[in-house]
Amino acid sequence: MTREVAERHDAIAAVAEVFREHGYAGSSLTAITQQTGLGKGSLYHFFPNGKQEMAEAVLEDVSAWFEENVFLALRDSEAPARGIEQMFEAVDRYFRSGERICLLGAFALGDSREPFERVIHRYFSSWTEALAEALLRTGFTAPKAAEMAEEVVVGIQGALVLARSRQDPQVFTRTLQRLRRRIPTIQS
Amino acid sequence: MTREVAERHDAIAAVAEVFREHGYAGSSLTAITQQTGLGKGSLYHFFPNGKQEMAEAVLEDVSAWFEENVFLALRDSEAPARGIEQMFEAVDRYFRSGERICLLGAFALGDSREPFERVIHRYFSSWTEALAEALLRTGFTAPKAAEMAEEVVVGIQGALVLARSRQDPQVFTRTLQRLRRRIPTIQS
DNA sequence: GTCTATAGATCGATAGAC
DNA sequence: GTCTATCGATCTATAGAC
Repeated sequence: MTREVAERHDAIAAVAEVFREHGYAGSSLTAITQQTGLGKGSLYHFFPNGKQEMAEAVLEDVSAWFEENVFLALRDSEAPARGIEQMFEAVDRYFRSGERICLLGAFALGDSREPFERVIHRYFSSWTEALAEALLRTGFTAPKAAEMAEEVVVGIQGALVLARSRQDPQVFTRTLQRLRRRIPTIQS
Repeated sequence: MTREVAERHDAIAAVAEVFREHGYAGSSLTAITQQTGLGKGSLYHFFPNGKQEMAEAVLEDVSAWFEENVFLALRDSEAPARGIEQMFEAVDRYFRSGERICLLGAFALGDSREPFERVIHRYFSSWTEALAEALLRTGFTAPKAAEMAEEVVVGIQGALVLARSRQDPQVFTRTLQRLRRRIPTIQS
């Protein structure tokens, strides 16, 4: 059983790369078998509902990573400023300083947003809300905290769009720096 | 001839809606024939290179709209502040206050960015550069103008991602307001 | 669990009548 | 210019051997 879970999880990471490159509709099972090294039989063993279940698993996996590595630190009520700093570091690492896109953002703009609406909505809500509460704890007023949290998440997503569009990852690192500077308690 | 161009252009607008809803790979010719009301014969008459040419025409059409209704006003060296104000108004109108996505942003994140790389790159470069020069003319220093221009375009694109993700168009209008306030000469 | 073979539908694109 | 008919390829998904 441990082995089964481990291999399914390995498959998820490989499938994610295909979706990242070709989108949902553009990812054929042929491409997925090649990237994962698994035959269709194995894929349907792990994901009985086929392509849609693969995408669900991938989006859940990304969400879980952010839950563990980003939102959790933001919810740490003891050290809100440190949590925010950890968020910026984790985000920069995850998106490879602008060379990687956000699958949940891409799915939100792209084909077939509907089947994954719930996961997408939860991801962005969790992020914005956890950040707003952390900002509140650093001394922001409630409305300012909400506004700044939205500004940060908007900025990160927009920077990923522009970095990809202009093929210039530095748009992303510049944006992260600018957002950091706008939060007084963490500008170190 | 006038009639031919006019009808091709009508087709472009209808095709754009299909791409907006299903992305590139997800837009089947069947869906396009239904939305346009044209048979495949007519579509291939207008777009001999098929689906790819349809997408090129759509992206060029969007670019042309921004060129005329946004970038042109920004380049008016006589009234930079008024040009920037016009940009915000046109952008709010075009994206229907957050209910519509940016096709060029969606194509940048999604499948098949590669064939359209040039158009996408030009769109975002033109926008950022025209805005930076307008900001320069309102009194910003060169580096501050470039930074603010990037912040505005990043903010608009990110707000469109979040508005769609959270199914809350107000994220977009709030972001536009926030960006406006950050440009001293136009906060009216 | 993993494979091959293949079903059945749909894909983009073309041909040719009108 | 617009239509219908259809091609060949490719698609997702399933069946069944091992």
